[in-house]
Amino acid sequence: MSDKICLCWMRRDLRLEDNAALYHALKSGFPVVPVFIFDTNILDDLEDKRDRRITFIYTTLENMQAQLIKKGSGLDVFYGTPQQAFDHYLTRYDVQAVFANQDYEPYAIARDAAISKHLQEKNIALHFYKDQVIFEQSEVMKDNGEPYTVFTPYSRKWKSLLTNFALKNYPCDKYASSFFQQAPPALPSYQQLGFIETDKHFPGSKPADAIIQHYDKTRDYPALDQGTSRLGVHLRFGTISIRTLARKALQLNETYLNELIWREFYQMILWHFPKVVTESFKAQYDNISWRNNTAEFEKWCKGETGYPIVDAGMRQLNTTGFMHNRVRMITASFLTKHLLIDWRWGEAYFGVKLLDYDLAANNGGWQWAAGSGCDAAPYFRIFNPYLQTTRFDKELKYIRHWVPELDTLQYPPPIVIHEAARKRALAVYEAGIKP
DNA sequence: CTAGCGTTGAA
DNA sequence: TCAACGCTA
Repeated sequence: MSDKICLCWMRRDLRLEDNAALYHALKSGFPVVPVFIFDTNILDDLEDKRDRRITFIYTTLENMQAQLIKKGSGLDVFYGTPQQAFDHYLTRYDVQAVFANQDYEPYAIARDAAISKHLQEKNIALHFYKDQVIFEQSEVMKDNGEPYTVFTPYSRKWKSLLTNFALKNYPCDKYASSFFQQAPPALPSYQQLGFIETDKHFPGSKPADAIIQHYDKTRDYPALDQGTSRLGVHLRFGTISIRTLARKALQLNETYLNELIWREFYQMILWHFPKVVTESFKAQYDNISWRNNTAEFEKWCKGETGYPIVDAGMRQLNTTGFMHNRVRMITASFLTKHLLIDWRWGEAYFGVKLLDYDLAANNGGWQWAAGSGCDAAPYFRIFNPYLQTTRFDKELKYIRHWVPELDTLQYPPPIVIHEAARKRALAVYEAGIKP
């Protein structure tokens, strides 16, 4: 008979330190086999075979494997559906229990419910833990028990509930001897996964104190390399612990802490109002007559709108998988207001391109920009791309970096005239959302 | 014997 | 943060 073990099913928590599920697995009394599934339900939908996120995950798994080898253990990586993966693990090991961290997205909820049921039929418990947030969907509620829909009161309540204990690390290293001892199973190759390895120019996962310290003063300037922390991707895949980061934020910069709270705010909204995935939070915004001109959308995607700050942002996104947050707001405002293209189109494009793509944050950000979201920018706030440039990229440093042909004849004329487009947006929005 | 204190671990 | 635990005066 094979060895009695428990599985730690890693998903968006790809680290061996300060990991709730891993901590509980290690303390369960059964040797722990950490596993990761390259889920074909997700992978099959990725059209770009040079998807950077696959390289990011793959590189992270290799690092984890190396750390586990030092402990005489190994990570067991499977390629297929979660259902197939567990059928495989159950043949290979004598599985006593499965530990995982809670994942709150709609697909994840359905996946976990199915696997939970599947395992239950075989009398194997699947335990879930809170790990990727400080407070989950229903821990920060209004006094009347309803979810918040406005950020500021939510953030006040969030801060009032914060304790040192909520920020305490799970000391996994103390129990490192509880990993199952085995020769490390080989990772599937990129070829087996059906992807091509991309460049590995990823931001580091160590939060830089100096950046966080000055975040409120530097965050709006996209030309600054050290203006924002670029930790989004690490929060997305769990290569940094939210507790570690929130402790730093609390010590160093309240504006930065607020960004972490925005992240939990949008996760909370997605949980309580899952319709936002396909519909506007404010229903009347789905009556807006979007123009949805596909040729204009193409130009926006490629960064050929003739608006330098917009084009710079889109090109940064297309080449690096990252876009500075100030510019995310500008490009989103431009698409929804100047071009009157449905926010869902922009949301989907970011979803394909962003290395740090997260459903809740991306959806929240887009609905904020379109004005359709809870606590969104008012519909009549239309970013003036020229004014945004004067304010935040005065020297044109960011723009010239991404749009080197700016002053030549190659650079296209503006796709729309700002003032006319602004007036058109106001009229179309007003006609759409009128009661 | 027990009040008072520091340590520890919980999730 | 908070409660349980054990050490000690």
